[in-house]
Formats: sequence, structure tokens, C-alpha cells
Amino acid sequence: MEFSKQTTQQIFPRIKENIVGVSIVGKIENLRIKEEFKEADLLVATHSGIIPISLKLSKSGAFVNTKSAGAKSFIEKYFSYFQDAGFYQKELNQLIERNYYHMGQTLYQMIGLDFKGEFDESWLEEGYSELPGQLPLEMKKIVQKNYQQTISHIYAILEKMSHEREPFARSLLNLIGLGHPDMLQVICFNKKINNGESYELESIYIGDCAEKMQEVGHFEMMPFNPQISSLEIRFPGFQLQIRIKPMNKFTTPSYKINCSVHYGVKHAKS
DNA sequence: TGACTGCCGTTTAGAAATCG
DNA sequence: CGATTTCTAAACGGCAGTCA
Repeated sequence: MEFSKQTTQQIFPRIKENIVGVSIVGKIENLRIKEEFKEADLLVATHSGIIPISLKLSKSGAFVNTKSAGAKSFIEKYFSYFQDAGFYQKELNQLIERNYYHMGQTLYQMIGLDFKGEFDESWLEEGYSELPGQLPLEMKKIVQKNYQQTISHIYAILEKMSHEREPFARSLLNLIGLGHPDMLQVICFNKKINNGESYELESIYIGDCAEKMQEVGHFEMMPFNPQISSLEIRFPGFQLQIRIKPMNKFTTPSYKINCSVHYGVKHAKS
């Protein structure tokens, strides 16, 4: 395939040493290795060490999904430079439980039943789905309000931590997909041609920690928009979107935090 | 079994284009 | 012009899998 050939040619110049081996992370069974190299897809071995490579394929102009984290460990895991991370996490988790309970009560009340702390058989027996996309509009609104209240609290935590700019910026590196100091992030942007019949490589973007570190230091928290379930942090050349959503079913109090980056200039809103 | 992760798909608001 | 249609990116959704 033409895509892969061009991508390889872009990657080569970024690797100073001779390549002595390449392996695919998905095929490695050793968990310790997988853990160490985070979101890498490929490991390139050179004489002086291993370079992890994260490959991304994305429509040009679209957000590139860099991380999907679990909400109940998000702060602790990705903002571990902060002493208070554990405390904030606990607080957040309590809020998640409370909001979940409240959402359950509200929804059960709408169908004239009593919420006992979880979505039980009676929910399904009444013919309602566990997937938010299948819900009647009024119920969907309740569910989304829950997401929004939760992301609002996450915003408050991030805002507080962001005053300590250095550790905060370092934490953000993880979220934009550079979880390892030697990581090369390779994003292939493609665009549709002849009416969506086929695709064509538009550009290839390659980033690493060293150059990203500069930009990340200039982060700016965008004002919180209570209408939506995401927040945004802006950098000189790109923006990071942090979104909360259910893992899959909304009927359990566990959510995931999707992080995506958008390159190029989006027109400022203000 | 519930928490977590990666990757990708669908719906929809509102911008842009086109029409009468 | 305002009304209407078209189009796109933002917002929202979900599957398939791992792991403890």
C-alpha cells in the first residue's frame, strides 16, 4: 500500500541510529514491555535503545484520539506529579457516585419506579435500553446532564492544578499521546477523493516530546462550556479536547475520558 | 465482574451555498 | 435579500477487547 511506504520514508530520517529490529506491540505477550511503552504500536530497536512509535490514521482536519482513560483513575494516573492527585481523585469518584445515584433516581422516577442504587431488571423489563443512544430524548438529556456535571468538576480540578504550570504541562504530554520520553507520534492524515470512493494521503505529522515540550508549556485552559461534555486546552499549534462519556452502557457509574488533539488553527471563538 | 483502553462510527447544529 | 437546501465538523455513541 502506498500509504505505508510514504509513512515509512517519513519516519526513517527521524531515527538517527541504525535500525536493528522492529516489533509490533500488539503481538508482544510480555505485559511489562507493553506497560512501559504505553500507547506505542511499533518498537524500533537501535544500538542505543528502543524507540516506541505510535501510529495514527485520521481524517485531515479531524480530532485525533490520543487517549481513552478511565475516569476513576484519570487524575491519579495522568497527574501523578501532583501531591493532591489522590485526594482530587477520591473527591471526583465520590461525586461520580453521587451524580450517578441522582441520575438513577431521576430516571426511575420518570417511569414510576424506585431506584435502589443500580439499574436492575425492572429497567430492562420496562423496555428501556442501557445504551444512551437508544434513550428517548427526555431521558437522554438527564444522562447528558450527568456527564456535564462530572466534566464540570474535572474542569475545576484541572483549573486548580494548572496554576502549577510546569507539572501540569508535563502531565498534558501524556494526554496528547506522548507517554514515553522517546516516543515518536506519527499521524497520517487522509482525505476522501472522487466522492468518497477512495482515500489519499494528505500529510504526515511527526511529533516527539522534545519539540512538544515547548508548545505544551504555553497551554491555555479554555473557558468551560456547560452545554457540552468536554473541555478544551489550547496550545500554540494545536488543541486538546478532554471528553467524558460512558464506557459503553450508561447504567454503571464508570465513565471514560477521551483525549483528542486537533492540529492546525481552529478559529478562536472569542 | 467492573474498570479500563484503543479505535472507529453516527447524529446534528449551524455554517455555507444555492435558490426564487 | 430571506428562505431553503447542502454540507461539514463538533458533539455524541459504541464495539471489541484486556486486565485484575
